[in-house]
Amino acid sequence: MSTLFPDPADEAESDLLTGLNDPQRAAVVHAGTPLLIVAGAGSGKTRVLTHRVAHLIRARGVRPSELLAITFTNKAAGEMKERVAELIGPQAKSMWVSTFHSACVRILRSEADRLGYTKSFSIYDSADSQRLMTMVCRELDLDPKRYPPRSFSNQVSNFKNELIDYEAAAAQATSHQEQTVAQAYALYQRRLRSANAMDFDDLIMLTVNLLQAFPEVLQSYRRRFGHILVDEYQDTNHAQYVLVRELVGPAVGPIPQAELCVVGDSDQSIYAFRGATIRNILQFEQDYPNATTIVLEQNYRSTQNILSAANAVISQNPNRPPKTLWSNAGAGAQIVGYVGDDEHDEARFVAEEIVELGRNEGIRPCDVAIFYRTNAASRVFEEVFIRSDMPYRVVGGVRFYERKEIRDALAYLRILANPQDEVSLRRILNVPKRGIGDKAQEAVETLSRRERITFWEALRRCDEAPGLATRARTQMQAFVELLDVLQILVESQTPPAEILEAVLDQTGYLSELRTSLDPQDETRIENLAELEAVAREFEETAASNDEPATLFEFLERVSLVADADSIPNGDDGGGVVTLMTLHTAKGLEFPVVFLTAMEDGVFPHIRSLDDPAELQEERRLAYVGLTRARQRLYLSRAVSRSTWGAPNYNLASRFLEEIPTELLDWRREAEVAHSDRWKAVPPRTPSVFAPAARRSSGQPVLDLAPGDRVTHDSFGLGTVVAVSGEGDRAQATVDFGSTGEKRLLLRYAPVQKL
DNA sequence: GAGTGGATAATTTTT
DNA sequence: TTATCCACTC
Repeated sequence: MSTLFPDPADEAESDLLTGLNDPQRAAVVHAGTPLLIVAGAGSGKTRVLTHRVAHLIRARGVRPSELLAITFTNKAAGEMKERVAELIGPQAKSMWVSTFHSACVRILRSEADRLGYTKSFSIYDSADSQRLMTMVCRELDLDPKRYPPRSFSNQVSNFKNELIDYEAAAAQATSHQEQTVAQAYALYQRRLRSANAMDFDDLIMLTVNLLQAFPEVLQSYRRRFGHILVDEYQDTNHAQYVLVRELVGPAVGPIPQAELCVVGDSDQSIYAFRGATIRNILQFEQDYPNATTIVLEQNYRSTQNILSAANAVISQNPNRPPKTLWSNAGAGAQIVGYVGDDEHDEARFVAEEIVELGRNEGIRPCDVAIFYRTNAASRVFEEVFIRSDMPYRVVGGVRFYERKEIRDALAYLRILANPQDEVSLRRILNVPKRGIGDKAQEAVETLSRRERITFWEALRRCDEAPGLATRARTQMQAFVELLDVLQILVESQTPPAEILEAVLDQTGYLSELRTSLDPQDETRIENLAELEAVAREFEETAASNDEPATLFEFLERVSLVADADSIPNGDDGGGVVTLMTLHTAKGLEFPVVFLTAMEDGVFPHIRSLDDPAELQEERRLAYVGLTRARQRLYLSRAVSRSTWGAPNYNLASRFLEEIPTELLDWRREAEVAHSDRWKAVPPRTPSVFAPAARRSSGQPVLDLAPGDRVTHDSFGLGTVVAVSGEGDRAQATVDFGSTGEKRLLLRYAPVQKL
């Protein structure tokens, strides 16, 4: 193996390899044939990839522009670029490091016309595509009960991931249901085309189609990219696999096969639900017969106890290429277990433990992460953290870009960039209210169908629309005129933040929010301000990198960001505790990790219990979660957990039982099993954090006095102004600041004393 | 065409 | 428990 190593006299070279172990070095300097790096969690995958990129450029003389590195998130791409720049200097700027989707958008932008699109195409996320699918299903007169658009959307997405076009889908359909799906697929695709829009799956599929249909385009990319690197290869789907295969290609004339290097861990494949297939990594050696495989099993992240637990869990998965992680970081602390009475108790334990860790071991909030299976689980932690003044940040959940006002604002921007974008156009046609309701929209739609023109063109010619009320028509004309005026800003390359400002101002969107009485609208204004800040920041970063920052680029950026892209780095002061789902946690690491809600039915999720394949994916998810921890790992569950108001009693997660007992230190265990667990009653002694007295009579009513601080489930923080009445009729007048003063019946009001 | 209220459904996971 | 949809009224 030592022959793989470069001459130690080459100083630049040894510099690049500093700190790498033998297999890692081998992976970095390996030249020639396709290379598969099978790497366990925490084995320095990204580091190896980064060093390989630097090595290619500096030691092997590859020009940075000949490189295409594909990462899983934009954040990972940014970090790789940064680290490579540290190793080799500013020339790193000209290499292509991006996600699959960003790379495809870039290719599609420059070749869009070949596919019948214009460069300014819109990118539809899953919410947009579902909206469009709903429109399609309505057009096909499908009963939404029997044919839910959501399921159609998923099936179409699966087809695209498999590179099956609608004709092929129709050809292979046997049942009536399948034919209906194929029909919807065809219409959906037509509507996307006429809206000059692509959905997420199109980005990959159309790129593949493009490269396959136009050999000269493929050749130009193949000539350019002599090296292709793919991170997280286990999470690629079929379309992405084909894309890579096309770009690597066999040697053709003067163009050699590209040097391919992929990194992955089949144990960390957690995106099968979205089409990812482990096949790609398991069969790499068949796909590329001259491939070399290098296995990295040493883990540099976690203590041995944590790894042993992770190994024990993942080894329960059958048919897995055996791989055992090891560490020389020492055994480390035992894994701490905790069984809470309910989810509030569990969250309280987590919060208290974080405080303790800070006091005793100097752990800062930003060193701590809390993971859960579903986004909804973040709520109880937020409640407890707010009450105990613990700084935190939720990654994901109701995501920033999914908020109504943000989507509205972006819909306006998209319309300006691409007026054919029907989904966005219909979203904001009557927002803010312009008196253009369903009736009026129908009239325009009829016109558009009759004249075979797009919705936008029909809107322009709305005076021809049959049966359109005069008032609606005037409003529509005003709307078209407004967009025409705003369009001028786009044509003159006005920076996106300024366009956004003009949109919010001239459409009256902002003033409607300002005059609104709904307290939620205040937050909406703040969110829009935040969006403007995002736009400004985007302009600045682009300017410092000498990249264009027009509206198109901004929209593209906004469409393709992932949640993981916004995770704080935490170098500012103590930072904040990070809360996220297990999926979002992939690729990250934290000194302290809390894995919560370890209950059968929650994690593994109830919908995976009867399918062995899905259960295995849940187990890999557990493996991902466990291996995020560097030093300390906490596993917790709750005896009772309330979903939709009703308490559920869940058994311990099977994953907990797969961990050898000697690795675990149970701080608090479940009481001895009840003779009949289904009759188990909620804990008698409500913790301080349990909700205050509710409808159940006999419970003491909250004892409040003027001056007390309280929180209300919907009004937030408030101060008690006055109290009156006794027992069931006790009332309090509470000042909730901007929401105003409210009189509350304490027996029923969802308030807690602070 | 817009606002109200009651019934009803919903929670996997996301580039 | 909350969010969304639909029917009904103004």
